[in-house]
Amino acid sequence: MATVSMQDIADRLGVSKGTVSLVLSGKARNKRVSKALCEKIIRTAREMDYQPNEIARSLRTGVTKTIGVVVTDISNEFFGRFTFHIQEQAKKYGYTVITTNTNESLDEFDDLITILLNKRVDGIIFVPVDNGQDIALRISNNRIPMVQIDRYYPEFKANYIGVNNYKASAEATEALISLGCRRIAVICYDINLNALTERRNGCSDALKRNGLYEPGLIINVDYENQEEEITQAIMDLNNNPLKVDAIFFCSRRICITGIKYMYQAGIKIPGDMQILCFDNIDSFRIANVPINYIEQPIREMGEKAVDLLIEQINGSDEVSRCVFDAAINIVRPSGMR
Amino acid sequence: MATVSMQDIADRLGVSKGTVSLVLSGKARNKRVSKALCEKIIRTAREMDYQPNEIARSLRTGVTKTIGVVVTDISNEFFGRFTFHIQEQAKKYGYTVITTNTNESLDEFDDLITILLNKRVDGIIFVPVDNGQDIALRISNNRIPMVQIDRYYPEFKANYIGVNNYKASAEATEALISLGCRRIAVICYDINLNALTERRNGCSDALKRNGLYEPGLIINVDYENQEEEITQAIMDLNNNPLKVDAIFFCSRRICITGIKYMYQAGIKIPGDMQILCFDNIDSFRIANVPINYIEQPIREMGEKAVDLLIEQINGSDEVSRCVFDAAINIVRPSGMR
DNA sequence: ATGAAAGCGCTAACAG
DNA sequence: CTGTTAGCGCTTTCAT
Repeated sequence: MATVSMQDIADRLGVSKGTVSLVLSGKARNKRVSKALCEKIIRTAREMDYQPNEIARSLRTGVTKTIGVVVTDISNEFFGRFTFHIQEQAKKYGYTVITTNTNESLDEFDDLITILLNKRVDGIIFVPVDNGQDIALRISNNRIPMVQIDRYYPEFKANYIGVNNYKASAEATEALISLGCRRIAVICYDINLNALTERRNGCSDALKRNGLYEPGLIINVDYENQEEEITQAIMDLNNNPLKVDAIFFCSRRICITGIKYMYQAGIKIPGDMQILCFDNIDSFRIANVPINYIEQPIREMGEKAVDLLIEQINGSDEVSRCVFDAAINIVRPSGMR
Repeated sequence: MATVSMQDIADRLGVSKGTVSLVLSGKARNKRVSKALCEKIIRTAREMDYQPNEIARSLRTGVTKTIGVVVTDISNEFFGRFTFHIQEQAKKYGYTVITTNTNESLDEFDDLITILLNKRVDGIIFVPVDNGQDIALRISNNRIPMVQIDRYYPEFKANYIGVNNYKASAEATEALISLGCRRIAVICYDINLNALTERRNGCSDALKRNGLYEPGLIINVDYENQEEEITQAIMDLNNNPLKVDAIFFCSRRICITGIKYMYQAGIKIPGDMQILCFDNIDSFRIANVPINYIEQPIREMGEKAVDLLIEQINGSDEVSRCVFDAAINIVRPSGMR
């Protein structure tokens, strides 16, 4: 009942452990072990229900066939999908995935990277946490391939997969303007990483170009107590004497919280307020109010992240920053209200 | 630059590897190594940036501090949340989590269990796949602790965490009836595992008790091409000369697909049709149509699954089936139409 | 209080 | 063609 090892098979057959290893790892046929012995070994392995010990194999070869994935929060639909596609793609290459969540916490990020490195993963795909450059640096100091997703550390020369946040945000904002919106607010996390700064800036710049920019309408909230801050922000916007007529939510969670509150507060969409969300949400399809959104090609990005990582694991040392195009979906084709 | 081992530290200090191990794994203070040496070793380890090799440790101790989690599809909000809480709880115990998706496929389930066993995970939390008893049996044959979640194999004596599907479905159905619904349809996966059969039966039995049961209105769809089958089912129900006035969707994905199609088809909720969904969806809060739903205490379930598993890993051999209460949320408190 | 050595299960280089 | 052997990095028992 105790787990059977190659030695056990070797003993039973009176051959050596080395031969068993050769056969069982498929390297036998290369004009090595005789066909008869091969078959005998394979048969006995099956009979004894032999299962290779990957831990021992990893220790010996230095390869774990495992990649670490660090996202903000896997229960977030965006990262859940991203992770799903990473996993499915990794499976194709024969890799297993350890997933972890930072909750945007620098300490957790630090701990997780340590754990992954100590577990000797072959590569790491991660969502950078604000101010975590030094932590990310530890990965490369250990010569472990990595790919940043969603955001990147600008000074850090490492692979990155993301979308054209700036351009998509700017274009979507222009679209809102051409729908007739004049006072557009932005609600974003106070995180200083490109994915978010570019969204804010894309929107601000578009507003400036149209002479509609108002600094007071760009609101940044803290990740930790976003619920309250978002609610408060909308309350303030709603009480603003100069009526705001559209809100650009920089992420799905912000948007969901925002919409919930708007219902409570009796703010009509799109009658009182137009909405633009960075990210598509499954639920939008069942929310029968018009919600404009920007959609990232999550599947392609997830698959590409794995492809890139595997290339690195296999020895490539080209660093690439891969920027995908986000799709802009404006629900109302013509004037509203 | 090459990774530093305990031997390297030992060499540098002229002590033995064993002593270094003792100190670095914290077992030194037990009246063993001298305080001075202790400090010296710890300091040098830090200086040399020593990182323990968990693979080697695992090989030696037979413990990986890793648990495997097998869900249907992590991009599904329900499993995404479940997995999130499993991960956060595992983190508290110092465990890392490998997550994988079966997509309800028996072959994938088989492969995944093999991989997890070969990677020598300390325990497995999994969502059973229809007809996968023999595969699950392999886990217990290897004496690896496990916990089934969401569903269970009836003949299989193993831990399980789930909800009272039958009771919740029956009560929710009764609630629909008391709202005035008379012709209630059910759309469910054709999967023969308790989570789903109990939902169907809870609903059917409630209908029977009220003399409203009609076999033709209980529809089972295939997981693989659910989109089409669900759409078709609703189309049929809509064309049914005897007007159906409510649909019970047995899972969130079925519900989302269903609602999307209902919008397309111009079916008004709740005017034309009342809706009941097994599972709450974040999006419901932003869908401003009334959707009745049954909500599982996902967080508690995820945490409990880990607690249970860890107990088993620590030697307990009690088998428990833990059934949580789902909450029923009926949106319209009084008559409609 | 510390060192020496065995061994976890596997691979790979070398010998025969 | 097949056996032998030396580790991979760590823990742990047994000496000293």
